[in-house]
Order: sequence, then C-alpha cells, then structure tokens
Amino acid sequence: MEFKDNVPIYLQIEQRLIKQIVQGQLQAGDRLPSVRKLAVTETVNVNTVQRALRDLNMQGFIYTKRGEGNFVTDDQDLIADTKEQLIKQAVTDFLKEMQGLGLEHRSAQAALENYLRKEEQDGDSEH
Amino acid sequence: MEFKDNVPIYLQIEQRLIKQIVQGQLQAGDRLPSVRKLAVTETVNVNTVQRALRDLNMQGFIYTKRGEGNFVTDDQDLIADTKEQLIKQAVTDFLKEMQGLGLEHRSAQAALENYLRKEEQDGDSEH
Amino acid sequence: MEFKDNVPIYLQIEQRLIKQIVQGQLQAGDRLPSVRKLAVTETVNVNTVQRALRDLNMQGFIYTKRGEGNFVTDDQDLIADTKEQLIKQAVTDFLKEMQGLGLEHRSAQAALENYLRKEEQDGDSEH
Amino acid sequence: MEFKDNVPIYLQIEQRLIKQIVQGQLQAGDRLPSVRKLAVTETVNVNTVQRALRDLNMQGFIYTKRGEGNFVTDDQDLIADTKEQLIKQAVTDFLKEMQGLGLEHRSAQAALENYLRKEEQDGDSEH
DNA sequence: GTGGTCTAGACCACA
DNA sequence: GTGGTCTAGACCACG
Repeated sequence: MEFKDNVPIYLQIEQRLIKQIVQGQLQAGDRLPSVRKLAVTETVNVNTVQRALRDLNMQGFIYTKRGEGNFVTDDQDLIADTKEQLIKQAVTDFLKEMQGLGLEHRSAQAALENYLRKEEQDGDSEH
Repeated sequence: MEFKDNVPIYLQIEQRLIKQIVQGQLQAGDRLPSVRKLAVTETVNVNTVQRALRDLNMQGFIYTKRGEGNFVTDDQDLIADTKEQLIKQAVTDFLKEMQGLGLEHRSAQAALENYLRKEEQDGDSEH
Repeated sequence: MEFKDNVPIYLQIEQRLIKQIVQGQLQAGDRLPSVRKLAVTETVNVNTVQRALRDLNMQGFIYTKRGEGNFVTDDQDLIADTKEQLIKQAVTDFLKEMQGLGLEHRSAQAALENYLRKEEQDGDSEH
Repeated sequence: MEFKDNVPIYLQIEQRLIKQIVQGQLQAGDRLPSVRKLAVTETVNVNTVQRALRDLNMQGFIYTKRGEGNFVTDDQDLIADTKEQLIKQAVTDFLKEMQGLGLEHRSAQAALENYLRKEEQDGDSEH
C-alpha cells in the first residue's frame, strides 16, 4: 500500500495544460502565457514551468518560437488521440472506483443513469 | 490550484476500511484485524491505525469491545447510506472529470456506454 | 553567419555518453557513475548531469532504477541504429568540410586514401 | 574535458577567408570587400574585421595597398601549402571522430566508400 | 520582452 | 548511499 505518492508539480501543470488543449480552451496556434506569467499564476518556480513546457514540447503538444513564446500544436490528430485516451482513462478509473464499492460495470452505469435522471428533474425547476 | 495533496495516512486507512464495509468484504459484526496486524499490513505506525479506528468508532462504523477487539457495526442503514453517498461521490467525480475534458453529462454517459459495449465484445472472445 | 553557438553542456554530456555506449566502452547493462560522481568528474552541477541523463532515459539509451543508479539499455538495435546514424553524420560532415576546401567527394576520398597510405608506411618503421 | 568552445570571432573570420582563398573562391590578386562591407556581412564590429585582416596580413595571405584595399596574395606556394595542411587537418579530424565511434582507420575509409556508393546510386535516379 | 541554460543548495523517496 | 524535485537567482541569446 503506497501512501503519499506526490505527483510532481511539473506533471500536474502538464496534465492541466493538456486538458485545456484537449478541451478546446486552448486552441491550435494559441500562444500560451509566458513562462514567467505561468510561474506566477501557478505560484511556482520558473524552472518548474519550463520543465513542464519542455516535456509538452517533446510530446508534440506545443512548439516554441525563441523570443516569442510557446504555441499550441496544430496537430489535430495528436489532440484527438489524446482526448480519446484521456476519456478512456476516466471511464476505467470510474469503473474501478465503483467496483471498489461493490458495483459491477453495468450497475455502475445504472447508478450514473439514475443520478442523471434525478439531476435533470431538479434542473427543470431551475429554468 | 492546490498542489501537495497530502491526505493524512489515517484518513486513507479510514476510507479503505469504510469501502471494505460498504462493499461487503467486511460484514456486520465481523471482527477487524488487530491494531498491530493492521499496522503491519499498512506498513504504518500503530498510533496511526489507532487514530483511524477511533474516528471510525465515533462515526459509528465500528464498535470496540474491551479485551476482544473492534467489530463492524450492525447498523445497516448507516452502511447503506454511506454506500449511497460514496457512489454519488464517484459519479459526480466522474462527471466533473469528463467535463474537464469537454464532455457534458450525457456525452460522458455515452462514452461510458461505448466503452462497456466494446468491452463486452472483447470479453466474449475470452470465455 | 552565426557566431558563438554554444552547445549546451547537458547536450555535450549526452553526446559523450552516447558515444561511449555506441563505441562499446559502456556495455549493455553497465551501471553509469552516480549523478553526483559524474557532476564532479565533469565539473558541472548535479542538475545539469541529471538533465542529460533524463534525456538519455527518454531516448531509451539508459534506464533508471530508483535508489540504485542508471544503467545502459539492453536494446542492441537502438545502439546499432544510433551508431550507423553517427557514422553517417561524421562522413557527411567530412565531405562538407572537404567541399569547403574545394574537394569534391571522390577527391576527398582520394585525399583520405593518400593519407592512410603514408601513415601505414610510417607505421611500418615503428614495429 | 573542455566546455565553452568560445573561438574568438576574428579567428572565425580569418578561417573563413582562408578557406575562400584556398578553395579558389577568392583568387590571387582579387580585392577583398571593404572592411565596412565585411563588417556588415559578418554582422560584426569593424574592429573585429580589422584584427582578422591584420592577422591574415602577417601570415601572408593578403596584402594591403593604402587607399585601395586588401588583396589576396599571389604566393601560390603559400596557398597550396595551406590547402594541403587544411586537408590533412580535415582528414585527421575525421579519422579521430570515427575512432571515437569505434572505427579504426581502414573501417572509417570503408564507411566513406560505402556512403559514396549509395549516394551515387541515388543520385543516378535524380538526373 | 521572450525562452534557455546553469548553479547552489534544499528536501524527499527508495533500498 | 541512490535518483527526483523544487527553489532562487544568475546570465545568455533571440527579436
């Protein structure tokens, strides 16, 4: 049983940026905030941000123009593939969590459906 | 933005035990492993285990018989309520995660359905 | 015309280690000197060495065992491919340099042959 | 182990000019571009160019006519000797590089021959 | 301004 | 011991 398995900050930053790209919040070609700005908003050292961006660079998610900044890749396939993979991960994580609570896959699905139905009923009273 | 997700160890132990109860792995009236045994299997200090058990006691999940050990509560309602709550938590976590990937609730549900269909197809070839 | 194009130290370290692997001075499975030892022998900061090793790791040339050290990959294909590529690079660099001196490829080759013939004559008198 | 290969700029300029002379791009008796023109094309300070030319003067590669400019030497022997020396340097550099990759001299030669044969095959399909 | 490199020194986790 | 992460601050190169 492993306790305290701290995800490194630079990885957290990477993951957050990847999500923003995949989600469309950061569009292809968009310029990222400067390394120093990110360091401030994340309340983290400049080097830590740079390490994250360096990784994203090597993974193809962003590209760097020296003296100008970092930009989101135009490789739509990469973005689509990543999104698919992240979704699959979220699904399996959910199923595993539910299994830990004693619910098999189809039961987990039923619980989700049940939740959504209730939510929509409540939602109706809001508009 | 929170880094450093240092969930205290005793809380992690509590959560794990609660899941085992809710899931049925630990049945009502079952005796828990001794504090010392738990300390070993969790590779953790005895005091840490004791703190976890004290909390579970206060929350009603277990009760202590002096000289005999700790036992799972017989309060089926509490167990059921907790299970329901944990399931709800898992569902909302899942939906939130999928939303972070740009999928609204019904899309998230569709992705789950999609995953399960594929899984069952592949699973058929295995039996 | 670009002057002063300083190759970063960490890249120099990477290249030197790759050559040692390709050349066989570092064999598959060999343990590298520790990060701190390398930092001393290269008279360079620990972080700089770590950056080099991290890159080599991602490129597959070495793998890390936490708490034990860094080891040369067993992937003989990767080593062979890299060697081939480095040789090709050396050849094209040589041909380009000779071209800058007014020698076309076959003339460059002739100059090399000429040099080796003389060298062997001189070498004969040494044994 | 030397890092920081800061070859002085004026030396780089000298070497480039020498190559141009040896290669025949600058013929015996040709007038060099003016100091100011060179300073521009090399994106460098005028003084730096002047230092390079002074050196070349002392080495006999060029001579200065006051009020007219700098001219390439007519000393064909000097040019020929220099060329020979630069070629030898290139050859030994190549051999040393290949040795660093584990190839002895004759193996290096074989790799060169191998490269040229392939190149000529590919080249045939291009014309 | 931008990013890139490097250092010195700290603290953590694994074994 | 090992490697991994992070910081604070310096200096460089590009534009």
